Amino acid sequence: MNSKISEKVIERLILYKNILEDLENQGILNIYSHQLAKMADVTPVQLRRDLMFLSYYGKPTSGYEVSTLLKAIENFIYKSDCAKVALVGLGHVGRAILNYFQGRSKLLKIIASFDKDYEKVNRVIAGCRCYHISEAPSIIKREDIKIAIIAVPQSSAQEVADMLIEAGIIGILNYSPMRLNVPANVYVEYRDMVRAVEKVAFFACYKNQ
Amino acid sequence: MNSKISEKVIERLILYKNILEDLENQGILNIYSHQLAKMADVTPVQLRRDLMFLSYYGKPTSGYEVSTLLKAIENFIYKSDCAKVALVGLGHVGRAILNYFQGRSKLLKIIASFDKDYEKVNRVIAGCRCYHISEAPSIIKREDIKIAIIAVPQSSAQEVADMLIEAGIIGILNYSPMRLNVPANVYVEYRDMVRAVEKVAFFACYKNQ
DNA sequence: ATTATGCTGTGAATAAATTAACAGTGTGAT
DNA sequence: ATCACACTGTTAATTTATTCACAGCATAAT
Repeated sequence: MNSKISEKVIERLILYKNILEDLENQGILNIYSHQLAKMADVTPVQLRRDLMFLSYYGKPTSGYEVSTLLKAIENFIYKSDCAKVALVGLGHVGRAILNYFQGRSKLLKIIASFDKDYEKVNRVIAGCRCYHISEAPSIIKREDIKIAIIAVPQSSAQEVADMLIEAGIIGILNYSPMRLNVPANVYVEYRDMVRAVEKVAFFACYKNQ
Repeated sequence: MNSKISEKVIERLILYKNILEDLENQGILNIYSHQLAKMADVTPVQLRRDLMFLSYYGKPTSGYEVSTLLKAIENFIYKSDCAKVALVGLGHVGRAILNYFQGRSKLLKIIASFDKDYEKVNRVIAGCRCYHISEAPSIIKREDIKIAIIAVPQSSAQEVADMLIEAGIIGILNYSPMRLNVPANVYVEYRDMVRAVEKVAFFACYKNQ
């Protein structure tokens, strides 16, 4: 299977991976598509279709083996080039991300965090050393970091993005509401919290007439 | 236009609204579809098609009037039933959300926040009063709040969700990685930060071969 | 006044995503 | 050994989303 892969499929594969990690921790060895599908809020057919992107096959009798399916997804998703992550901005969003990453990301690692506030610089916060933002280009180049999280105010987001891209970043997760102007090879994902709540408010009401 | 509306269309309309707010603040009165489309990273045709859901019409010569298009989108998206929002969990995620909401949400308001930590209870944090989590049901009922943001650890997310739904919540934005078990009428949106980074890492590398 | 221009709005065509339908398979019961 | 069963993997059909192509319009130029 080597057709173009869609964002939705990858999002779901990552979700399955998450669920499988939990199952593995619970000591569950095998699972059927309809069980896993239910946990992921998708149909069993969709799950099986998604798994077609992997070179992994379940058994008609025992379903999927949790550990090997997990490995198959990790193997498919994981790109060693992009395992190192930089975080810019150690306000509440930045710290929240560091906390969530602690212990939960087997595939990715936040190598360094950056802030402009000298109170934070040179301290280790949530297991990650904070450097001054001015050091970002050299550290990103030296460590060959390709992925960055932007958790700075809207007013400095574009400036930060320009600097990161110049240093070699090709993937950005942007928590500021700012739309970024980036070259074609850079992938950007937006996670504006206010927009997210507005979406929920709309659909919650829409669903209930 | 009254066919079923998709999540993607609503997400984009909310984004257009955001951009139009910025444009209005900059004193820009009119804009063409290709200009607005570029700012939103969509094609002009898609933008115009999205606007077909509104009862709003631009002019062939001057394009769209920023202020009236903005009002049209607000009017379409806004549901007065769902204007009040509750926030559960005042860790870093919770505070980040409160800060982002400050001054930026014309349509929605975070009425109350809840935490189990008595250090935070009865204080006003980022313009929002914090109550003890045990007070949530009564306050949500009294204020008739329908939308909630869950920003608590994975271990208590389901328990909190159950309580919120029991109190009348029909829309949940869940920042914990936990999949929630909810009745069919409740709309849930998941925003797991670790999964988001994994997605970016995959596509950034995928895009660059 | 007529023509040319550059937009908008939308039916029709295309592409993408999901769902339905079913063939293939290993196991356990008979 | 054969059959029934409950599952997987995949082709085909359907639905949904996006893009194309163009009619209609208001202004500006001639």
